[in-house]
Amino acid sequence: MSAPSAKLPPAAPLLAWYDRHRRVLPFRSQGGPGGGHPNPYQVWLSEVMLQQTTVAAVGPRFDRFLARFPTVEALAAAPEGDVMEEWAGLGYYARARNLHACARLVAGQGGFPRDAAGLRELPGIGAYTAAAVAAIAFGQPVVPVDGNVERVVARLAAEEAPLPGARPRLAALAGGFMEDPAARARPGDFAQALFDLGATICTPRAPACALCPWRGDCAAQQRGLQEELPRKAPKRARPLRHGVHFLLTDSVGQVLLRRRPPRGLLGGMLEVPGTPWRDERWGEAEAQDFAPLPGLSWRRVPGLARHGFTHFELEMVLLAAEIPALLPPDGMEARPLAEAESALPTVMRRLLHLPR
DNA sequence: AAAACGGGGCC
DNA sequence: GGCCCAGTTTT
Repeated sequence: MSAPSAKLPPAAPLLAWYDRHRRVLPFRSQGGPGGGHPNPYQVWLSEVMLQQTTVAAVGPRFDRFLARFPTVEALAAAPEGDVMEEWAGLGYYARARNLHACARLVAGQGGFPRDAAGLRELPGIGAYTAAAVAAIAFGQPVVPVDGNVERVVARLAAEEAPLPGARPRLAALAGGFMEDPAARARPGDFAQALFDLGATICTPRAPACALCPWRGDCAAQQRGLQEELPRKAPKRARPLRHGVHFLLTDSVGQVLLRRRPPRGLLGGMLEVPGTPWRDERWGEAEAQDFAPLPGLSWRRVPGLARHGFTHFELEMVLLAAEIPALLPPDGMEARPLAEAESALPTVMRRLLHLPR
């Protein structure tokens, strides 16, 4: 373990700025000098929700989740299907499965591990979340490195190597802040101060350098590189895939749904039954082989439903049919349309929103 | 090291 | 339409 070579600015100006300008957020407790540590369950829950998810999206969902599962014991005791349903629409559903598994481990152990290394062992907790919970909930002297912190540190140090290759170096650099006694005295506030700086001042585009507590200490700003950093490696193109889905309803407004396999894409979520998603379009006849019931006369719903995933774009055709009474085949279930809407992931909601 | 894994908001 | 977001897991 060697000291980082680049010089970091002092922590004190950032903490002073944070004490005046910190954001008030639903999932954030009072903090500040002398403030106690927040509830570890709530910190952990918010950090998992915030993985690749914006603060604005998490706010209301955090409150709703907490109302339904107020403690880690309550979450551990809940059926996994209830947790998946509560998570519907938030994306990255592996988070919800790991959250539930983690809750069961933590409840069984009588509480969360109090340091980053112990937290890191739990499902769904990687380097970032382990450090965030350790710093914010337990006051451990570590620096969680998220996209905000990478950006801030890349600019402070004028790091020109592109992400994700530069990640280890930026993380080591960020860790150097804990050698400053001012940061070490308030690790949770320091972490959140970096988040707030990245979210409100040191933004991805058009950073407000004139308002930055570190404006005199930033190598990127001194060189006019603040808009260019951090650099990013080029991304792969997203292919277009195709599917055909079958909306089977009954005379009392129920719809037939299927539970997806527990792992992989949309793992454990409900879906409108359909064909696999593949590169080529489906012909009418071959798609019929995947209908949930044979021998029905399906009508084509006009239009196409589109949805973008991280790594591919999906174009879906919807076929509809109605029968008097649904008797769900093995692995499927019938749900009232309104209830199905809230339990389904967004890609499936798009099908229900096609004009019918 | 690279790919898989959602969804929404902003320009 | 591309970029970004309080990343983690699997291959």
